[in-house]
Amino acid sequence: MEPVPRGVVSRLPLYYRALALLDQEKVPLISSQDLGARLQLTPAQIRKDLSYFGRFGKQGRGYNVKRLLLELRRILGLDREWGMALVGVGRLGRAILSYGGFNPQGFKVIAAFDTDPSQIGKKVGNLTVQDFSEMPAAVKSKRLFIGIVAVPPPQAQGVINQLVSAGVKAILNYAPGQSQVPEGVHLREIDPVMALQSLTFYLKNTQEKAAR
Amino acid sequence: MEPVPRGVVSRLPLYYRALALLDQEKVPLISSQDLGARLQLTPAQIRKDLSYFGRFGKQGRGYNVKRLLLELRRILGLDREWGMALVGVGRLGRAILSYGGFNPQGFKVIAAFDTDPSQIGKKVGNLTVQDFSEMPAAVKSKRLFIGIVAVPPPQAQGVINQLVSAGVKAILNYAPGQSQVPEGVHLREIDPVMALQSLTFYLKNTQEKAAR
DNA sequence: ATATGTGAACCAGTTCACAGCG
DNA sequence: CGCTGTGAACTGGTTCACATAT
Repeated sequence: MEPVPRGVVSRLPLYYRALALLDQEKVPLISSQDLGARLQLTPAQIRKDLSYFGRFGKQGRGYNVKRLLLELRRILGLDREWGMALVGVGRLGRAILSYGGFNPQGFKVIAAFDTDPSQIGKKVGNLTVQDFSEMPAAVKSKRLFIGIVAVPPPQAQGVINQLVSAGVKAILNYAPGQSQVPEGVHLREIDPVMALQSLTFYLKNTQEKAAR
Repeated sequence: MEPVPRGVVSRLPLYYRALALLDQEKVPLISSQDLGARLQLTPAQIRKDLSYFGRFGKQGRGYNVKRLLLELRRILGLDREWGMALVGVGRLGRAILSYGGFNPQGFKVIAAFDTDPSQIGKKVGNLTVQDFSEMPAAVKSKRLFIGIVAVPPPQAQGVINQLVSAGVKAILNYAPGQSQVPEGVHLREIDPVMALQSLTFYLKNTQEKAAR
């Protein structure tokens, strides 16, 4: 199989989300045309993206929503539950733990760690905060492949390194700052400040006009 | 001036962040080579990106960190404070309000809104939650150009529409789901679940190997 | 000697356009 | 007839390579 472009992979969850909504709305069939209109993408792009993985549509009709949803679930590896290890249970970490969006999608924080002795042993939700030194054993025994990093920026790289040595293959990093991961490990950064900073680039030009 | 590619704009905050760190480390000068090594980008890309905005380097030496930092601040419009309107003060909204990363970068939540009568009038941090119906007046009088959306997904599009009619030009959306904005308004989505879903695509293939 | 700035060459990813199937 | 799937054409963004400045 040819290597799938990075951009395709980042659009698949978008398709998945849109199709889940369509399914809820009891739409049985959708054309690349209509899906494209919803997502502001060209029909050709959607068809080409999906063609990397198979032939899921029916000519003259479009895509069966339930079928495509199932295929995407399989392609994205969402047909199982993913356990995750959270590192850092400060304000940010607690917000992540109480975030209701993970569980319904099959993502579950299985263990939470911190280095602060005053936190260790405390219950947060239905998890007990463990000492970070116990992380490698937990990651191995519970077969966790995803780590969530919610520690202060200066500690992030160290935590990431240790998660990786413990066997974690994917990291969701909430700590702003450029972090490195070795080949074969995947990293996503959640950084609202960076998002804002690229927004202001465009605002700066609009601003004067709006002020008049 | 030629239009700046989208990708360039999204890398500028990356440069900005790295340079701020270098400045803290008292590094006076950096070459595109060295900066590229830190950010895992090619030197050529960094030079080309910066060349859209001017000639900031010195041949034979590299870039003066302080100078470039200042230029980027100007380019990104970070040489002022940006007031923001937050909509939704549930769990997520409160987490955003207490997030310490915005203020040091010049982003400040100036007003917070909700439709839930039991929330209105309550103090959250040093802000008083206002009724969402007061949003347009506040956005106008306080010259807010950025809105943060932290309401449940089904309400997001409606809230976005009203923010836009009130004059907001940029939206940071924490509500998962495809939202539309008119031409000239900019939107960024913060969606950790989508980030995870594109990670599992890669994990799915690594997983079996790790299990052995 | 060293590292920038940039036109030119290259390449990946998007779009086109149409054959083929339902 | 409508819409998919896909090779081919195109586009624009990245990388190369070198003239230029210090």
